Amino acid sequence: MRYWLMKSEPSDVSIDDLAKLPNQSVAWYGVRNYQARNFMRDQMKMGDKVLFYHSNCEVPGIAGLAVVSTLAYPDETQFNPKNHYFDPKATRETPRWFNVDVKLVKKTRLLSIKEMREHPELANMRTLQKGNRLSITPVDPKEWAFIESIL
DNA sequence: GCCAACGTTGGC
DNA sequence: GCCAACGTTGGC
Repeated sequence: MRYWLMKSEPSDVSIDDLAKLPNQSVAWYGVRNYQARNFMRDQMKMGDKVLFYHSNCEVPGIAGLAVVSTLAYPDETQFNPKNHYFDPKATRETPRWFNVDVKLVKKTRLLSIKEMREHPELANMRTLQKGNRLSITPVDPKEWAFIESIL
């Protein structure tokens, strides 16, 4: 089992939105970065644990815990010409983009990126590295355990 | 809103 | 295959 951090803009899907969705789960649509896609498509398994992270907002940080609840499957938004995430080069025969479903485990206090940076235990987290923009990053089991212990 | 850091595109 | 131009991310 692996651990991940997944960024969502709360103006799109916040932790509270997730809590209100049917089955408290959401399709992680709209990823258009190959590295992030490959993590979902090739490495994520049902039951993998997820840090649900609020990005590009007033107080960015970890807002809850979630779990990967499906294997990867083609992202529907790539096929819809009216959708913001439409990709003209993708076909149903050869989809380019994939997503998993992510299901809420629990909302937590907001562990801000500022506080994360104050913990030496988290200094190596990929999402805290300078210039990092990847919306899905692997999390070390020790980092996960530490974060869980301070939530 | 700014802008550094990155990823992608496409002409050559 | 190179790389300039462009677009995006996301903290601040």
